[in-house]
Amino acid sequence: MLNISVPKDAAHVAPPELVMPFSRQARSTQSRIISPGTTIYFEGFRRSPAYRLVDGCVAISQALRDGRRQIVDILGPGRLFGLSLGDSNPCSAESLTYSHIEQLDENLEPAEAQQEIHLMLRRAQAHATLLGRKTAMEKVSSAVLDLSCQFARTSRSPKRRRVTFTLYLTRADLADWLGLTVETVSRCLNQLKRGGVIDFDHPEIVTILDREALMEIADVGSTCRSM
Amino acid sequence: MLNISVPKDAAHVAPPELVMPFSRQARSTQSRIISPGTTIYFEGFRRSPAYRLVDGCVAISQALRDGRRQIVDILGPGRLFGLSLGDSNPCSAESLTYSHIEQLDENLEPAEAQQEIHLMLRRAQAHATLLGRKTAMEKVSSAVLDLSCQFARTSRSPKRRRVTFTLYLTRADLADWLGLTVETVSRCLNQLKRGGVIDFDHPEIVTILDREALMEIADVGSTCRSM
DNA sequence: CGCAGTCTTGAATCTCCTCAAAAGGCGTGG
DNA sequence: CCACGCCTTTTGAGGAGATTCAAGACTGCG
Repeated sequence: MLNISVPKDAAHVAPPELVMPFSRQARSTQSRIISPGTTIYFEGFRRSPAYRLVDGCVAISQALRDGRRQIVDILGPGRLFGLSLGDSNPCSAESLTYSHIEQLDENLEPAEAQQEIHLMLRRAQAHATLLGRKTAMEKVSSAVLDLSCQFARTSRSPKRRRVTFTLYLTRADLADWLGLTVETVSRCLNQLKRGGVIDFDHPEIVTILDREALMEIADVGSTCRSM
Repeated sequence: MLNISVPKDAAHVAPPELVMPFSRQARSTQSRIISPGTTIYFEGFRRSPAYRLVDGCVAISQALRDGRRQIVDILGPGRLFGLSLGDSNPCSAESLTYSHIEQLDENLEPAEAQQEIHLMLRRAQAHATLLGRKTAMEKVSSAVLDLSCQFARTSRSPKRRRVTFTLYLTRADLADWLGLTVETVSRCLNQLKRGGVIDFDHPEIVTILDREALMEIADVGSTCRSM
């Protein structure tokens, strides 16, 4: 008979600290600040309204039955989410830091929603390529580049190539995004640090020292290059 | 210094046997049959028109610079493709068998296009979860289930659970879709065969003997279950 | 100060990959 | 019709990259 083994970790079920959708009464744009770790909507539940992430960081994820989790996208300021059709949410959405979200009107600018869906798709496809075909080092390098674009502090020192950004994702989040384990993510980040490609004193404040090297390692294809 | 190693295989560059877009002259719906291995459009090139796959099988893929390839979706009859925005194709599209495609009018039923984009996104996200978090056996089982739905022969024997379908993908295509190698795909398929879950005499005609077992192994999550 | 959680690091293990070779299928040409 | 070459598939043996397990360091917080 078939004997299928399954990875061990896989047991952390997200605490369903659900955010209640805003009352349908008030028509005007509603916005609120949510704390880190808040589940904005949950995979499989009745479809939530759509939101705009004004500021902060949100992870879109799916889970397998045994708890293994895959983050399918990381959203930064300006991105829309919860735009899916159908009766139930295909993914969960969770804030990774204090985030300012704004509930979108049902009859939102359709062009904007369409643009966002196309962006989601392009990113999901690029991410599939990362997950299926890149090595751990390439994955981590790609992630650092992506996040540096989405979360770069405006105060990038002008002459230097240096860019510093806040890594709202923990090592565990990175692992769930990149299809790796916490340990592998940590090892890769520290290898990049030892190589002088990136730097960090606190684990969540990262500086890119050598963007060219990072792009080289990331093997950024024609598609992602434009992101 | 950093010493990054890269998987070895990664060298098969698709022969750019490009299909010319139909002349813009004729306005009416144009359709044609293309042979296996035809590249319908190529990643990075000027954006192609959109198509409907009337019959056959098409793979949507991306490549890394060194040739490693990731198939991001497999399309069966009825699906639309080439709907992306932007100046260039984010992916390549290639027929995996004789396929009947139909070029879509620029001003296509927008609702249908929107539906297709949403489907692509849902599938891409589910596939990301597969690529990032499933084992080889789970990946192969999921693939067999997915393909059996898209390509099931109508003549499924009514009483039995048995479903037979043509596997238009070679083992190499399956590998590029599932983020595995040819050998691993072959081993998994034969393990499923030995376990009495599937059967095949010719490598490309597959019969599902025990769909329940297959779903069990595939760990189909809430999202993919509906597909 | 001590606890809990995250991060880091090392050692052992395992899954999947790489390399190699043989088996099978299919078209071409003698 | 069979021989041959080419390609895909299968199978085995060995190896590498990532995981697992374990322990220690660091951080924030009550």
